[in-house]
Amino acid sequence: MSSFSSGEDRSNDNQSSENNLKKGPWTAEEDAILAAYVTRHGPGNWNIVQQNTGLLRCGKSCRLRWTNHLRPDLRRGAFSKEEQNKVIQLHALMGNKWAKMAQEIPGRTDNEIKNFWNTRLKKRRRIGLELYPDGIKKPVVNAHNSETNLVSYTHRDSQVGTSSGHAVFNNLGNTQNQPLCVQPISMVREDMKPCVVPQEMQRQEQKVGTSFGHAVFNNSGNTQNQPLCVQPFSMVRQDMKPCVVPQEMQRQELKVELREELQLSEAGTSSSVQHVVFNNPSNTTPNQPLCVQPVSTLHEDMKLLSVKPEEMHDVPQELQPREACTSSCVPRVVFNNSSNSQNQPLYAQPISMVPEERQPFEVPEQQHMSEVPDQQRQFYEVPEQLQLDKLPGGCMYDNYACSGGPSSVSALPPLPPSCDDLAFDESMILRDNSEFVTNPCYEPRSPRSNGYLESIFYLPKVPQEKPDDFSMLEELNLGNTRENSEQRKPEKEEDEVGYGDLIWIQKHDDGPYNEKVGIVHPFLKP
DNA sequence: AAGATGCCCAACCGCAGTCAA
DNA sequence: TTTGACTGCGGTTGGGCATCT
Repeated sequence: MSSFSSGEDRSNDNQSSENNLKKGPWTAEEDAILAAYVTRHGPGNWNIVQQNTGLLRCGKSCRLRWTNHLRPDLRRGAFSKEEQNKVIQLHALMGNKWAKMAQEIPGRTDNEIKNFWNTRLKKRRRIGLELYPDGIKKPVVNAHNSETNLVSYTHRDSQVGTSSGHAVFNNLGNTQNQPLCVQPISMVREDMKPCVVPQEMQRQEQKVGTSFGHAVFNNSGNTQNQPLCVQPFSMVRQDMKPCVVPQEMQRQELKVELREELQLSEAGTSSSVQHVVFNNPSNTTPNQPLCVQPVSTLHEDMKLLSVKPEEMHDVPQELQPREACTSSCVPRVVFNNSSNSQNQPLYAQPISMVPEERQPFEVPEQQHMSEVPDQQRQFYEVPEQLQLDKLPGGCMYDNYACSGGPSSVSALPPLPPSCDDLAFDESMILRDNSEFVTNPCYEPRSPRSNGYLESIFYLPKVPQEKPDDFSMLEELNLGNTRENSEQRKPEKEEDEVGYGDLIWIQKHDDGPYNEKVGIVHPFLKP
Protein backbone atom coordinates (compact mmCIF):
# COMPACT_ATOMS: atom_id res chain seq x y z
CA MET A 1 0.00 0.00 0.00
CA SER A 2 2.33 2.63 1.17
CA SER A 3 5.42 3.44 -0.75
CA PHE A 4 7.39 2.41 2.25
CA SER A 5 5.79 -0.98 2.24
CA SER A 6 7.48 -1.83 -0.96
CA GLY A 7 10.92 -3.13 -0.47
CA GLU A 8 11.66 -2.29 -4.06
CA ASP A 9 10.77 1.34 -3.51
CA ARG A 10 12.85 1.63 -0.45
CA SER A 11 15.81 0.07 -2.07
CA ASN A 12 17.90 1.93 -4.55
CA ASP A 13 18.33 4.98 -2.37
CA ASN A 14 14.65 5.85 -2.30
CA GLN A 15 14.52 6.25 -6.03
CA SER A 16 11.40 5.14 -7.73
CA SER A 17 12.36 2.55 -10.29
CA GLU A 18 9.90 3.97 -12.78
CA ASN A 19 10.99 7.55 -13.37
CA ASN A 20 14.04 7.81 -11.20
CA LEU A 21 11.97 10.02 -8.93
CA LYS A 22 12.91 10.22 -5.32
CA LYS A 23 10.63 9.21 -2.48
CA GLY A 24 10.82 9.52 1.23
CA PRO A 25 11.62 12.48 3.43
CA TRP A 26 12.43 15.79 1.85
CA THR A 27 15.78 17.40 2.40
CA ALA A 28 16.33 21.07 3.21
CA GLU A 29 17.83 21.59 -0.23
CA GLU A 30 14.77 20.16 -1.92
CA ASP A 31 12.55 22.33 0.26
CA ALA A 32 14.49 25.41 -0.70
CA ILE A 33 14.27 24.63 -4.39
CA LEU A 34 10.57 24.00 -4.21
CA ALA A 35 9.87 27.06 -2.07
CA ALA A 36 11.83 29.29 -4.40
CA TYR A 37 10.03 27.91 -7.40
CA VAL A 38 6.57 28.34 -5.89
CA THR A 39 7.40 31.81 -4.68
CA ARG A 40 8.37 32.76 -8.18
CA HIS A 41 5.69 30.96 -10.14
CA GLY A 42 2.95 30.32 -7.65
CA PRO A 43 1.47 26.98 -6.71
CA GLY A 44 -0.09 24.78 -9.34
CA ASN A 45 1.17 22.95 -12.39
CA TRP A 46 3.02 20.67 -10.07
CA ASN A 47 4.02 18.28 -12.75
CA ILE A 48 6.22 20.82 -14.46
CA VAL A 49 8.05 21.67 -11.25
CA GLN A 50 10.25 18.68 -11.74
CA GLN A 51 11.09 19.70 -15.31
CA ASN A 52 11.83 23.29 -14.37
CA THR A 53 13.79 22.74 -11.21
CA GLY A 54 15.45 19.42 -11.66
CA LEU A 55 13.85 18.20 -8.46
CA LEU A 56 13.58 14.45 -8.52
CA ARG A 57 10.08 14.52 -7.11
CA CYS A 58 6.78 13.87 -8.75
CA GLY A 59 4.24 16.66 -8.95
CA LYS A 60 2.07 15.11 -6.37
CA SER A 61 4.88 14.94 -3.90
CA CYS A 62 5.74 18.59 -4.57
CA ARG A 63 2.16 19.66 -4.06
CA LEU A 64 1.91 17.79 -0.81
CA ARG A 65 5.18 19.11 0.47
CA TRP A 66 4.15 22.67 -0.30
CA THR A 67 0.64 22.30 1.04
CA ASN A 68 1.58 20.59 4.24
CA HIS A 69 4.95 22.07 5.07
CA LEU A 70 6.23 24.95 3.02
CA ARG A 71 3.18 27.18 2.74
CA PRO A 72 3.94 30.36 4.64
CA ASP A 73 0.61 30.49 6.40
CA LEU A 74 0.98 27.29 8.31
CA ARG A 75 1.03 27.14 12.05
CA ARG A 76 3.44 24.73 13.52
CA GLY A 77 3.59 23.00 16.80
CA ALA A 78 1.10 21.25 18.99
CA PHE A 79 -2.58 21.98 18.77
CA SER A 80 -3.72 24.50 21.30
CA LYS A 81 -6.60 23.66 23.58
CA GLU A 82 -8.80 25.88 21.49
CA GLU A 83 -7.78 24.12 18.32
CA GLN A 84 -8.35 20.74 19.88
CA ASN A 85 -11.83 21.74 20.94
CA LYS A 86 -12.53 23.02 17.51
CA VAL A 87 -11.42 19.79 15.86
CA ILE A 88 -13.73 17.86 18.17
CA GLN A 89 -16.60 20.17 17.41
CA LEU A 90 -15.97 20.02 13.72
CA HIS A 91 -15.62 16.28 13.70
CA ALA A 92 -18.93 16.00 15.46
CA LEU A 93 -20.38 18.14 12.74
CA MET A 94 -18.60 16.87 9.66
CA GLY A 95 -17.11 13.48 10.34
CA ASN A 96 -13.87 12.66 8.59
CA LYS A 97 -13.94 15.67 6.33
CA TRP A 98 -10.40 16.66 7.11
CA ALA A 99 -10.03 19.14 4.32
CA LYS A 100 -13.21 20.96 5.27
CA MET A 101 -12.14 21.01 8.86
CA ALA A 102 -8.82 22.47 7.83
CA GLN A 103 -10.63 25.34 6.20
CA GLU A 104 -12.13 26.19 9.57
CA ILE A 105 -8.86 26.06 11.43
CA PRO A 106 -6.44 28.56 9.98
CA GLY A 107 -2.91 27.39 9.58
CA ARG A 108 -3.66 23.72 10.03
CA THR A 109 -3.63 21.20 7.24
CA ASP A 110 -6.01 18.35 6.71
CA ASN A 111 -3.15 15.99 7.33
CA GLU A 112 -2.37 17.51 10.69
CA ILE A 113 -5.97 17.41 11.75
CA LYS A 114 -6.33 13.86 10.57
CA ASN A 115 -3.23 12.82 12.46
CA PHE A 116 -4.42 14.59 15.56
CA TRP A 117 -7.81 12.96 15.39
CA ASN A 118 -6.52 9.48 14.71
CA THR A 119 -4.10 9.71 17.58
CA ARG A 120 -6.77 10.99 19.87
CA LEU A 121 -9.20 8.37 18.66
CA LYS A 122 -6.82 5.55 19.41
CA LYS A 123 -6.03 6.94 22.81
CA ARG A 124 -9.64 7.35 23.85
CA ARG A 125 -10.61 3.95 22.55
CA ARG A 126 -7.78 2.35 24.40
CA ILE A 127 -8.80 3.84 27.71
CA GLY A 128 -12.48 3.33 27.02
CA LEU A 129 -13.59 6.93 26.76
CA GLU A 130 -16.39 8.25 24.59
CA LEU A 131 -15.30 9.59 21.26
CA TYR A 132 -16.85 12.96 21.96
CA PRO A 133 -16.75 14.70 25.28
CA ASP A 134 -19.92 15.14 27.25
CA GLY A 135 -22.17 17.66 25.63
CA ILE A 136 -21.16 17.00 22.08
CA LYS A 137 -23.22 14.39 20.41
CA LYS A 138 -22.56 12.52 17.27
CA PRO A 139 -24.02 14.02 14.17
CA VAL A 140 -27.64 13.11 13.72
CA VAL A 141 -28.15 12.06 10.19
CA ASN A 142 -31.33 13.32 8.74
CA ALA A 143 -33.33 10.28 7.83
CA HIS A 144 -34.28 11.92 4.63
CA ASN A 145 -30.79 12.59 3.55
CA SER A 146 -27.93 10.34 2.85
CA GLU A 147 -24.94 10.42 5.10
CA THR A 148 -23.18 12.73 2.76
CA ASN A 149 -26.05 15.09 2.91
CA LEU A 150 -26.94 17.44 5.64
CA VAL A 151 -26.99 16.72 9.28
CA SER A 152 -28.57 18.44 12.17
CA TYR A 153 -26.07 19.49 14.72
CA THR A 154 -26.90 18.83 18.29
CA HIS A 155 -25.27 20.93 20.90
CA ARG A 156 -25.47 20.83 24.62
CA ASP A 157 -27.18 24.11 25.22
CA SER A 158 -29.19 24.18 22.04
CA GLN A 159 -28.13 27.67 21.40
CA VAL A 160 -27.35 29.30 18.18
CA GLY A 161 -24.19 28.01 16.73
CA THR A 162 -21.47 26.07 18.34
CA SER A 163 -19.15 26.78 21.12
CA SER A 164 -16.38 26.92 18.63
CA GLY A 165 -17.69 30.22 17.52
CA HIS A 166 -19.66 29.33 14.47
CA ALA A 167 -23.31 29.34 13.82
CA VAL A 168 -24.62 26.64 11.64
CA PHE A 169 -27.65 27.26 9.60
CA ASN A 170 -29.38 24.13 8.77
CA ASN A 171 -30.86 24.07 5.36
CA LEU A 172 -33.35 21.32 5.71
CA GLY A 173 -35.22 22.55 2.73
CA ASN A 174 -32.25 21.93 0.61
CA THR A 175 -32.87 19.19 -1.82
CA GLN A 176 -29.81 19.83 -3.88
CA ASN A 177 -27.14 18.83 -1.45
CA GLN A 178 -26.21 22.39 -0.79
CA PRO A 179 -23.90 23.31 2.02
CA LEU A 180 -24.93 24.62 5.33
CA CYS A 181 -24.29 28.22 5.80
CA VAL A 182 -21.77 28.73 8.56
CA GLN A 183 -21.03 32.08 10.04
CA PRO A 184 -18.73 33.11 12.79
CA ILE A 185 -20.69 33.65 15.93
CA SER A 186 -19.57 37.21 16.15
CA MET A 187 -21.40 37.93 12.96
CA VAL A 188 -24.63 36.46 14.17
CA ARG A 189 -27.21 38.56 15.82
CA GLU A 190 -28.40 37.41 19.15
CA ASP A 191 -31.89 36.87 17.93
CA MET A 192 -30.77 34.72 15.05
CA LYS A 193 -31.55 31.06 15.18
CA PRO A 194 -30.32 28.24 13.06
CA CYS A 195 -32.71 28.15 10.23
CA VAL A 196 -33.58 26.68 6.95
CA VAL A 197 -31.44 28.35 4.38
CA PRO A 198 -33.86 30.31 2.29
CA GLN A 199 -34.33 29.22 -1.25
CA GLU A 200 -32.72 32.35 -2.55
CA MET A 201 -29.55 31.57 -0.68
CA GLN A 202 -29.16 28.25 -2.34
CA ARG A 203 -26.75 28.84 -5.12
CA GLN A 204 -29.04 30.71 -7.37
CA GLU A 205 -28.13 33.61 -9.50
CA GLN A 206 -28.47 36.32 -7.00
CA LYS A 207 -28.62 40.04 -6.85
CA VAL A 208 -28.14 43.10 -4.79
CA GLY A 209 -26.39 43.74 -1.53
CA THR A 210 -27.43 44.47 1.99
CA SER A 211 -28.39 47.69 3.52
CA PHE A 212 -24.95 48.41 4.70
CA GLY A 213 -22.96 47.84 1.65
CA HIS A 214 -22.26 44.20 1.79
CA ALA A 215 -23.17 41.59 -0.67
CA VAL A 216 -23.52 37.93 -0.10
CA PHE A 217 -22.01 36.11 -2.95
CA ASN A 218 -22.62 32.84 -4.40
CA ASN A 219 -19.25 31.31 -4.66
CA SER A 220 -19.79 29.85 -8.06
CA GLY A 221 -16.34 28.38 -8.29
CA ASN A 222 -16.71 26.74 -4.95
CA THR A 223 -16.44 23.03 -5.14
CA GLN A 224 -15.66 22.68 -1.48
CA ASN A 225 -19.15 23.46 -0.27
CA GLN A 226 -17.91 26.40 1.63
CA PRO A 227 -20.36 28.83 3.03
CA LEU A 228 -21.35 31.87 1.14
CA CYS A 229 -19.11 34.74 1.70
CA VAL A 230 -19.88 38.30 2.53
CA GLN A 231 -17.74 40.94 1.02
CA PRO A 232 -17.87 44.62 0.52
CA PHE A 233 -18.45 45.62 -3.04
CA SER A 234 -14.95 46.81 -3.50
CA MET A 235 -13.60 43.33 -3.03
CA VAL A 236 -15.97 41.78 -5.44
CA ARG A 237 -14.68 39.99 -8.43
CA GLN A 238 -16.24 40.62 -11.76
CA ASP A 239 -17.49 37.08 -12.00
CA MET A 240 -19.20 37.11 -8.65
CA LYS A 241 -22.89 37.54 -8.41
CA PRO A 242 -24.44 39.19 -5.41
CA CYS A 243 -27.63 38.10 -3.81
CA VAL A 244 -30.21 39.46 -1.49
CA VAL A 245 -29.41 38.80 2.11
CA PRO A 246 -32.59 37.77 3.84
CA GLN A 247 -33.43 39.97 6.74
CA GLU A 248 -32.84 37.30 9.30
CA MET A 249 -29.45 36.57 7.88
CA GLN A 250 -28.25 40.10 7.96
CA ARG A 251 -25.76 40.74 10.57
CA GLN A 252 -25.40 43.62 12.82
CA GLU A 253 -23.08 46.20 11.63
CA LEU A 254 -20.05 45.72 13.73
CA LYS A 255 -19.22 49.02 15.16
CA VAL A 256 -15.65 49.04 16.12
CA GLU A 257 -14.09 52.29 16.92
CA LEU A 258 -10.81 52.56 15.22
CA ARG A 259 -8.31 52.88 17.91
CA GLU A 260 -5.84 55.57 17.36
CA GLU A 261 -3.05 53.21 16.56
CA LEU A 262 -5.12 51.78 13.76
CA GLN A 263 -5.64 55.01 12.02
CA LEU A 264 -3.44 54.88 9.03
CA SER A 265 -0.19 55.61 10.68
CA GLU A 266 1.14 52.27 9.59
CA ALA A 267 -1.73 50.94 7.68
CA GLY A 268 -2.25 51.56 4.05
CA THR A 269 -5.69 51.83 2.69
CA SER A 270 -7.05 50.84 -0.57
CA SER A 271 -8.42 53.85 -2.10
CA SER A 272 -12.13 54.01 -2.13
CA VAL A 273 -13.39 52.24 0.91
CA GLN A 274 -12.26 52.38 4.44
CA HIS A 275 -9.84 49.59 4.82
CA VAL A 276 -7.56 48.76 7.62
CA VAL A 277 -4.53 46.61 7.42
CA PHE A 278 -4.52 43.98 10.06
CA ASN A 279 -2.18 41.38 11.07
CA ASN A 280 -3.84 38.05 11.32
CA PRO A 281 -4.35 37.74 15.06
CA SER A 282 -3.94 34.00 15.00
CA ASN A 283 -0.74 34.30 13.13
CA THR A 284 2.14 33.13 15.14
CA THR A 285 4.14 32.24 12.11
CA PRO A 286 6.45 34.76 10.61
CA ASN A 287 6.21 35.62 6.96
CA GLN A 288 2.49 35.96 7.06
CA PRO A 289 1.01 38.60 4.87
CA LEU A 290 -1.01 41.33 6.32
CA CYS A 291 -4.62 41.23 5.59
CA VAL A 292 -6.72 44.13 4.58
CA GLN A 293 -10.23 44.31 5.76
CA PRO A 294 -12.91 46.86 5.56
CA VAL A 295 -13.70 48.57 8.77
CA SER A 296 -17.18 47.21 8.87
CA THR A 297 -15.97 43.66 9.21
CA LEU A 298 -13.65 44.28 12.08
CA HIS A 299 -14.03 42.19 15.12
CA GLU A 300 -13.40 43.31 18.60
CA ASP A 301 -10.65 40.81 19.03
CA MET A 302 -8.68 41.94 16.05
CA LYS A 303 -5.60 43.93 16.65
CA LEU A 304 -3.42 45.89 14.41
CA LEU A 305 0.05 44.70 14.86
CA SER A 306 3.02 46.30 13.37
CA VAL A 307 4.55 43.90 10.96
CA LYS A 308 8.12 44.32 10.01
CA PRO A 309 8.95 44.15 6.35
CA GLU A 310 11.09 41.11 6.91
CA GLU A 311 8.09 39.33 8.34
CA MET A 312 6.24 39.66 5.12
CA HIS A 313 6.64 37.48 2.16
CA ASP A 314 6.27 37.79 -1.52
CA VAL A 315 2.78 37.61 -2.80
CA PRO A 316 2.55 34.41 -4.79
CA GLN A 317 2.52 34.87 -8.49
CA GLU A 318 -1.08 33.95 -8.95
CA LEU A 319 -2.13 36.50 -6.40
CA GLN A 320 -0.28 39.28 -8.01
CA PRO A 321 -2.47 41.84 -9.52
CA ARG A 322 -3.60 42.60 -12.89
CA GLU A 323 -5.61 45.29 -11.27
CA ALA A 324 -3.41 46.71 -8.62
CA CYS A 325 -4.35 49.59 -6.45
CA THR A 326 -1.74 51.27 -4.42
CA SER A 327 -1.90 53.33 -1.41
CA SER A 328 0.55 55.96 -2.26
CA CYS A 329 1.87 57.79 0.72
CA VAL A 330 2.79 54.80 2.78
CA PRO A 331 5.37 52.33 1.66
CA ARG A 332 2.95 49.58 0.99
CA VAL A 333 1.12 48.27 -1.96
CA VAL A 334 -2.26 46.72 -1.70
CA PHE A 335 -2.83 44.03 -4.18
CA ASN A 336 -6.09 42.99 -5.53
CA ASN A 337 -6.32 39.31 -5.13
CA SER A 338 -8.21 38.90 -8.33
CA SER A 339 -7.56 35.24 -8.90
CA ASN A 340 -8.29 34.25 -5.39
CA SER A 341 -11.01 31.68 -5.50
CA GLN A 342 -11.10 31.40 -1.75
CA ASN A 343 -12.10 34.99 -1.29
CA GLN A 344 -9.28 35.67 0.99
CA PRO A 345 -8.47 39.17 2.04
CA LEU A 346 -6.37 41.45 0.02
CA TYR A 347 -2.71 41.43 0.58
CA ALA A 348 -0.53 44.29 1.50
CA GLN A 349 3.11 44.42 0.74
CA PRO A 350 5.90 46.72 1.56
CA ILE A 351 7.38 48.41 -1.43
CA SER A 352 10.54 46.45 -1.13
CA MET A 353 8.67 43.28 -1.89
CA VAL A 354 7.01 44.62 -4.97
CA PRO A 355 8.55 43.78 -8.28
CA GLU A 356 10.36 46.77 -9.62
CA GLU A 357 7.99 47.30 -12.45
CA ARG A 358 5.26 47.74 -9.89
CA GLN A 359 6.93 50.24 -7.65
CA PRO A 360 4.45 52.81 -6.52
CA PHE A 361 5.35 56.41 -6.35
CA GLU A 362 5.57 58.72 -3.44
CA VAL A 363 3.02 61.42 -3.08
CA PRO A 364 4.83 64.68 -2.44
CA GLU A 365 4.40 65.66 1.11
CA GLN A 366 2.76 68.95 0.34
CA GLN A 367 -0.03 67.02 -1.24
CA HIS A 368 -0.81 65.18 1.95
CA MET A 369 -3.25 67.78 2.83
CA SER A 370 -6.08 67.17 5.13
CA GLU A 371 -8.48 69.23 3.15
CA VAL A 372 -8.25 69.84 -0.51
CA PRO A 373 -10.67 72.43 -1.78
CA ASP A 374 -12.40 71.39 -4.93
CA GLN A 375 -10.89 74.16 -6.94
CA GLN A 376 -7.45 72.95 -6.00
CA ARG A 377 -8.24 69.44 -6.83
CA GLN A 378 -5.80 67.99 -9.26
CA PHE A 379 -5.12 64.80 -10.97
CA TYR A 380 -1.70 63.38 -11.27
CA GLU A 381 -0.42 61.00 -13.74
CA VAL A 382 0.48 57.65 -12.38
CA PRO A 383 3.88 56.50 -13.48
CA GLU A 384 3.74 54.31 -16.49
CA GLN A 385 4.90 51.24 -14.68
CA LEU A 386 1.86 51.40 -12.49
CA GLN A 387 -0.58 51.73 -15.26
CA LEU A 388 -2.71 48.87 -16.24
CA ASP A 389 -2.01 47.24 -19.50
CA LYS A 390 -5.56 46.73 -20.45
CA LEU A 391 -6.70 50.22 -19.71
CA PRO A 392 -5.46 52.79 -22.16
CA GLY A 393 -6.26 55.46 -19.64
CA GLY A 394 -3.95 53.93 -17.15
CA CYS A 395 -4.23 54.90 -13.58
CA MET A 396 -4.74 58.19 -11.93
CA TYR A 397 -4.94 59.35 -8.46
CA ASP A 398 -6.59 62.37 -7.10
CA ASN A 399 -5.77 64.18 -3.97
CA TYR A 400 -9.34 64.61 -2.97
CA ALA A 401 -9.24 61.61 -0.75
CA CYS A 402 -6.41 63.05 1.26
CA SER A 403 -8.18 63.57 4.49
CA GLY A 404 -5.24 62.73 6.60
CA GLY A 405 -4.78 59.48 4.82
CA PRO A 406 -3.14 58.50 1.64
CA SER A 407 -4.23 59.56 -1.74
CA SER A 408 -6.07 57.11 -3.81
CA VAL A 409 -5.18 55.47 -7.03
CA SER A 410 -7.85 54.36 -9.36
CA ALA A 411 -7.97 52.95 -12.79
CA LEU A 412 -9.68 54.85 -15.51
CA PRO A 413 -12.18 53.18 -17.75
CA PRO A 414 -11.13 52.35 -21.25
CA LEU A 415 -11.37 55.18 -23.67
CA PRO A 416 -13.15 54.87 -26.95
CA PRO A 417 -10.87 53.26 -29.49
CA SER A 418 -9.91 56.39 -31.27
CA CYS A 419 -10.82 59.48 -29.42
CA ASP A 420 -10.03 61.95 -32.13
CA ASP A 421 -12.26 60.35 -34.68
CA LEU A 422 -15.33 60.09 -32.61
CA ALA A 423 -18.21 62.39 -32.94
CA PHE A 424 -20.20 63.38 -29.95
CA ASP A 425 -22.53 60.57 -29.39
CA GLU A 426 -24.83 60.11 -26.50
CA SER A 427 -24.36 56.41 -26.70
CA MET A 428 -20.90 57.04 -25.42
CA ILE A 429 -22.29 58.36 -22.22
CA LEU A 430 -22.22 55.61 -19.75
CA ARG A 431 -25.36 56.14 -17.86
CA ASP A 432 -25.60 52.83 -16.22
CA ASN A 433 -24.64 53.42 -12.64
CA SER A 434 -24.20 49.74 -12.07
CA GLU A 435 -21.24 49.87 -14.37
CA PHE A 436 -19.46 51.78 -11.75
CA VAL A 437 -20.90 50.29 -8.67
CA THR A 438 -19.78 46.85 -9.67
CA ASN A 439 -16.36 48.01 -10.64
CA PRO A 440 -14.11 48.60 -7.70
CA CYS A 441 -12.53 51.45 -9.55
CA TYR A 442 -15.71 53.40 -9.25
CA GLU A 443 -16.44 53.16 -5.64
CA PRO A 444 -16.88 56.55 -4.08
CA ARG A 445 -13.58 58.29 -4.46
CA SER A 446 -13.56 59.31 -0.91
CA PRO A 447 -15.64 58.08 1.96
CA ARG A 448 -15.96 61.72 2.79
CA SER A 449 -17.54 62.59 -0.47
CA ASN A 450 -20.54 60.38 0.03
CA GLY A 451 -21.11 60.23 -3.65
CA TYR A 452 -20.50 57.98 -6.51
CA LEU A 453 -19.24 58.31 -9.99
CA GLU A 454 -22.26 58.51 -12.13
CA SER A 455 -21.05 59.00 -15.63
CA ILE A 456 -17.90 59.26 -17.55
CA PHE A 457 -17.66 60.12 -21.16
CA TYR A 458 -15.42 61.59 -23.72
CA LEU A 459 -15.88 64.78 -25.61
CA PRO A 460 -14.23 64.45 -28.99
CA LYS A 461 -11.64 67.04 -29.80
CA VAL A 462 -13.14 67.85 -33.16
CA PRO A 463 -16.82 67.16 -33.31
CA GLN A 464 -17.76 65.96 -36.76
CA GLU A 465 -21.32 66.75 -36.15
CA LYS A 466 -22.27 69.48 -33.87
CA PRO A 467 -24.58 68.01 -31.30
CA ASP A 468 -28.08 69.25 -31.65
CA ASP A 469 -28.86 69.13 -28.07
CA PHE A 470 -26.55 70.26 -25.36
CA SER A 471 -29.30 70.32 -22.83
CA MET A 472 -27.75 67.52 -20.91
CA LEU A 473 -24.50 69.37 -20.62
CA GLU A 474 -26.31 72.52 -19.71
CA GLU A 475 -28.24 70.68 -17.11
CA LEU A 476 -25.05 69.41 -15.68
CA ASN A 477 -23.65 72.89 -15.84
CA LEU A 478 -20.46 71.73 -17.39
CA GLY A 479 -19.69 75.07 -18.84
CA ASN A 480 -19.74 73.51 -22.23
CA THR A 481 -22.95 74.78 -23.60
CA ARG A 482 -24.06 75.20 -27.16
CA GLU A 483 -22.90 78.80 -27.07
CA ASN A 484 -19.41 78.33 -25.83
CA SER A 485 -18.90 75.25 -27.91
CA GLU A 486 -19.61 77.26 -30.99
CA GLN A 487 -17.34 80.02 -29.86
CA ARG A 488 -14.85 77.69 -28.41
CA LYS A 489 -11.61 79.26 -27.45
CA PRO A 490 -8.65 77.64 -29.12
CA GLU A 491 -6.82 77.39 -25.85
CA LYS A 492 -9.13 76.78 -23.02
CA GLU A 493 -8.33 77.47 -19.44
CA GLU A 494 -6.96 74.83 -17.16
CA ASP A 495 -9.68 72.68 -15.69
CA GLU A 496 -12.28 74.06 -18.01
CA VAL A 497 -14.25 71.41 -19.67
CA GLY A 498 -14.04 71.36 -23.40
CA TYR A 499 -13.75 69.20 -26.38
CA GLY A 500 -11.08 66.62 -26.03
CA ASP A 501 -11.67 66.09 -22.38
CA LEU A 502 -12.76 63.04 -20.63
CA ILE A 503 -15.47 64.07 -18.27
CA TRP A 504 -16.48 62.41 -15.12
CA ILE A 505 -19.45 63.29 -13.06
CA GLN A 506 -19.62 62.39 -9.46
CA LYS A 507 -23.12 62.39 -8.24
CA HIS A 508 -23.90 63.35 -4.69
CA ASP A 509 -26.84 62.01 -2.85
CA ASP A 510 -27.47 65.34 -1.32
CA GLY A 511 -26.20 67.73 -3.90
CA PRO A 512 -26.63 68.85 -7.45
CA TYR A 513 -24.90 67.11 -10.25
CA ASN A 514 -22.63 69.93 -11.06
CA GLU A 515 -21.03 69.93 -7.71
CA LYS A 516 -18.57 67.25 -8.54
CA VAL A 517 -17.92 67.52 -12.20
CA GLY A 518 -14.32 67.10 -13.01
CA ILE A 519 -12.00 66.63 -15.88
CA VAL A 520 -9.93 63.60 -16.30
CA HIS A 521 -7.06 63.96 -18.63
CA PRO A 522 -4.10 62.30 -17.11
CA PHE A 523 -2.59 61.67 -20.49
CA LEU A 524 -2.85 65.27 -21.52
CA LYS A 525 -1.31 66.71 -18.44
CA PRO A 526 1.63 65.65 -16.39
C1' DA B 1 21.54 -0.68 28.94
C1' DA B 2 18.70 -2.65 25.62
C1' DG B 3 14.59 -4.09 23.60
C1' DA B 4 9.53 -3.24 23.37
C1' DT B 5 5.93 -0.23 22.91
C1' DG B 6 3.50 3.98 21.97
C1' DC B 7 3.06 8.27 19.80
C1' DC B 8 3.65 11.68 16.33
C1' DC B 9 3.73 12.96 11.84
C1' DA B 10 5.54 13.03 7.10
C1' DA B 11 4.65 10.92 3.03
C1' DC B 12 2.64 7.79 0.18
C1' DC B 13 -1.34 5.50 -2.39
C1' DG B 14 -5.66 5.02 -4.77
C1' DC B 15 -9.81 7.05 -5.98
C1' DA B 16 -12.76 10.65 -7.52
C1' DG B 17 -13.72 15.10 -9.41
C1' DT B 18 -12.70 18.82 -12.67
C1' DC B 19 -11.39 20.74 -16.83
C1' DA B 20 -9.51 21.41 -21.24
C1' DA B 21 -8.35 19.48 -25.62
C1' DT C 1 -18.49 12.38 -25.81
C1' DT C 2 -14.08 10.82 -24.64
C1' DT C 3 -9.70 11.08 -22.77
C1' DG C 4 -5.90 12.40 -20.20
C1' DA C 5 -3.72 15.64 -17.13
C1' DC C 6 -4.17 17.68 -12.98
C1' DT C 7 -5.82 18.27 -8.39
C1' DG C 8 -8.06 17.26 -3.95
C1' DC C 9 -9.22 14.09 -0.55
C1' DG C 10 -9.23 10.32 2.81
C1' DG C 11 -6.92 6.15 4.26
C1' DT C 12 -2.76 4.04 5.42
C1' DT C 13 2.03 3.12 6.33
C1' DG C 14 6.40 3.40 8.40
C1' DG C 15 10.39 6.19 10.31
C1' DG C 16 11.96 8.52 14.27
C1' DC C 17 11.74 9.66 18.85
C1' DA C 18 10.23 9.19 23.70
C1' DT C 19 8.85 6.37 27.27
C1' DC C 20 8.32 2.08 29.47
C1' DT C 21 9.72 -2.47 31.05
